Amino acid sequence: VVTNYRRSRTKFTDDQLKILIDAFNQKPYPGYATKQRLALEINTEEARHRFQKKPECEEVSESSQSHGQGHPGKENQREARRSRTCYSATQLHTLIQAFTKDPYPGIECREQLAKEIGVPESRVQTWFQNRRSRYYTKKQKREPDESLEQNQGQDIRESKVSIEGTQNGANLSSDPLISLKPER
DNA sequence: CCCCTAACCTATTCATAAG
DNA sequence: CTTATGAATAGGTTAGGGG
Repeated sequence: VVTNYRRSRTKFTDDQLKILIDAFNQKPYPGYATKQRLALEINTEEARHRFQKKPECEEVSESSQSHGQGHPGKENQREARRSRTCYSATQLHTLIQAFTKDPYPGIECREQLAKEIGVPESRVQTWFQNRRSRYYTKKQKREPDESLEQNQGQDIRESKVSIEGTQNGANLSSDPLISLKPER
């Protein structure tokens, strides 16, 4: 059951660890650009030691990366984050459909979805996290009382429906179906 | 069998494109 | 401006794999 739900555990080499720790010490909150650079640095390092086991890296492609840092006054600003990903209606449809089947997709499923809609797997993971925290897990509103909670808060974690049932190619030309409002 | 810690998770907050 | 939602952070839990 489940089988390979997680990505296999990474074993960092001493050199990689050194690079990371060193980077952390001088910048505990690296921005997107720095993280990308570190990923490359670590990977080449790895490739140098081991032949090549995982050509798979991060998606360095992505759109451009032009950080126009131009704040003369503030010298110590937070580094830029990854630019916001904009999903098309089609991509969202695919994601939402997968979500209704399984809100907790394993690495295998996420990887496939990523490939299918053409974004890095990490974006798929983030999407699911956001989706769960906003439309799945019961959200506590600011009101102290008054908002009644109906049952529903349990057994959310073991929906183990077999994925992979999707017959791809369906591609129905229908509405995006972005329903499921949280009511408020 | 146990320990370390990567991989995950939720909850909250920050940020930004769309309206 | 407000809304919707992607990205980052804090902090806790789960489980892979080496000793």
